[in-house]
Amino acid sequence: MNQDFVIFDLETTGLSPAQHDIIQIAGVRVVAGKIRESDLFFSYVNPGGPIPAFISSYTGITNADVRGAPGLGQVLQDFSRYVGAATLIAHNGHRFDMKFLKESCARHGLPTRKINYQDSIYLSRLVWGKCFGGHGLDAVLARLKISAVGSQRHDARGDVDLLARAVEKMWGMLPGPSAHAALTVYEGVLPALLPA
DNA sequence: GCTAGGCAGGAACCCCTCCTCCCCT
Repeated sequence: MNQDFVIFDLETTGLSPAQHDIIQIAGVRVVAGKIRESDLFFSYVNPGGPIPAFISSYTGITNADVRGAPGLGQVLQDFSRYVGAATLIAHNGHRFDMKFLKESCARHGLPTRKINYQDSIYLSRLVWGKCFGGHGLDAVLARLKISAVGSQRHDARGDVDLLARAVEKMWGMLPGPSAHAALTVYEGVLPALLPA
């Protein structure tokens, strides 16, 4: 596998890209099919408003965590630079994370560039087909016997760590390169790279 | 006190529309 990947996860103030804001981004690079555990991206994002109590309870992310954090434009620019030419992977990214990135860029008037991405939910469907328990991250982790102990679920760093281990295992379960090629590569957006 | 929005995919049916379920925070 020659293509480099960045497996990433967003935490947000809610489910609607049109109404809610990104508050945390984490990513880890995968080169030649191997996770580079030391090559991480992480940042809180200051959403410019209060985090709903439900979200703080769900994610553990508080207003104090994001108060001193950079704004979305800066963080997404840094993330875009980190990603470079890699293909992004997120769990349910086709329906959630990539839509959040696109809508967030649009709402903040950020010029964009095109980026390829895959959705690990489709990887799970490729491996197990229609199966009991579905293809949510918890179900995938349970099937792969990946323990979340030691990783903070619903924190982007923890979720990225778990997802990366899951993706690596699922890749290993595919019968061959043709199966890899069956995974749809979508086109999304990240902020255009500005001169450093 | 606050637990929501909307896609993808299938069904029904003939090519769009409607419906239901999944999954993310």
